[in-house]
Amino acid sequence: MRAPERLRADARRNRELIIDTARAVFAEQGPGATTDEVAKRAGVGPGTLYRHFPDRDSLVIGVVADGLERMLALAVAARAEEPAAWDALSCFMRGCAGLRLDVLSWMARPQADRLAAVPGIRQARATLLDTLDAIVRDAHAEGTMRRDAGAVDVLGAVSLLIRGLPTLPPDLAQDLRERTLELLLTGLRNHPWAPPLGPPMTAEALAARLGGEDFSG
Amino acid sequence: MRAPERLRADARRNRELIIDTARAVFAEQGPGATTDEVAKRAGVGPGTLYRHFPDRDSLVIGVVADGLERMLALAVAARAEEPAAWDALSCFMRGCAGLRLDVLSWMARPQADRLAAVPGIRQARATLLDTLDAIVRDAHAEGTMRRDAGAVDVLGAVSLLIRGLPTLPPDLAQDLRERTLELLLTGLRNHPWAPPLGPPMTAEALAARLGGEDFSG
DNA sequence: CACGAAACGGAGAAAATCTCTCCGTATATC
DNA sequence: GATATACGGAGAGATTTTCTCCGTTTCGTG
Repeated sequence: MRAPERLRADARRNRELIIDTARAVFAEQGPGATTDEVAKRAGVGPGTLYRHFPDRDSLVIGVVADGLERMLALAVAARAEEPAAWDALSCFMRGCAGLRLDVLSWMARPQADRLAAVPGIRQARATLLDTLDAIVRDAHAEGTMRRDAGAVDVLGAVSLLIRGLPTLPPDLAQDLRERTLELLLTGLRNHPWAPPLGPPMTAEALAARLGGEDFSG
Repeated sequence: MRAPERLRADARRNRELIIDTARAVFAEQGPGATTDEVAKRAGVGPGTLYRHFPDRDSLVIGVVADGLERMLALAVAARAEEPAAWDALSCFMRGCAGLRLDVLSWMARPQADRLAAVPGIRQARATLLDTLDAIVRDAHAEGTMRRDAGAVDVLGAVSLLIRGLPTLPPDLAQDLRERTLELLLTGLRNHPWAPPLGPPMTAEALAARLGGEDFSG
């Protein structure tokens, strides 16, 4: 993690491989999965893993940061590619469900401070919220999304949905998650009889309420 | 766990206390929480805990079984007390969100077999599904709930919702969970424009698909 | 009230597990 | 072809946790 800035090609490849594998292993085995298991599944030695991530926490942080960046990329892409804000919203939410970030919030909690200190994370989170806020505002303007739900409602719902149902066979869990997401999208839609929800939970409302605390997807 | 069947008063009290504490501790600290921590927080010695639950797994199973029974009780009570099926449904779902079963499915997974073998659990699960099915059928008949969502959709959604957002301050996490639940309830409502969801996920459909596997809330 | 049985508390043993290091070898880059 | 960079993997070391044991206390009953 020093000067060179420019990793050797195989090093960069391995780093990515390790993060991807770690995400999958954590999703499958839960927060107790070991670093050695991650290394084995990635097909690298423990030594390699530990050169990229000085300790276990760094690996967790790396996975969280990567996940957050993926969510952000998803949001940005959805906004850019979908002409209708509603489509961008549902596209983003569906995409998130595929990220397998299952237990990361549990693993991240003990390192919340360290996590928040990583500059990339703070910024990615802020940008993600801004992007979502923009999508949501557009959807409000479009008249497709109920006005009493805000960007944080979207993010909160997604955070709940991306978790797995580990006692279920994966394909069934997947179906159930997708169906639940569809129900949720219907609930987010702007229709006349939706019972009111109170003031929308926007990025601003969240900031006011948190005063600097953490939100890690 | 032998003959006496009739526990001494303090023993029964402690057993319940331990389960309740364990649920809270697991919800707060995640799956890694130790038995000693549970004992300490419950104000009993480790020895006491281990007389009630011969090993850690048994404790987890005990908590899961208890949680399932509470869900069942909730469903039965909701059905009995609410004249309208829709109200019973939302009452059940709201009640579940308060159970703090956060990480139990993660903890339970390694013991899925053992879990399924506990007679109380198999039966509670079956009864729960039946009860939900009845509520859902009534709600369909009532015209309040969309027909392409079934009892398993309800249970799946609840299973996703009861998880916490541990990196968030508890009260905010609570709000977010409640708001998401409301969105979901709106999505479950029977209204003309809801995009179709495919055939409803009923208890039967689940059984056909699982062929004996596990579903532990 | 007193007696027997059942349950409790807590110190600590024993084991199991995981993280992380070290160094000879292999591979990329120039 | 030379050099720096990265890799693999065996294993040490330390940390942690589970779970037991037994003297003490509490409950239930005659």
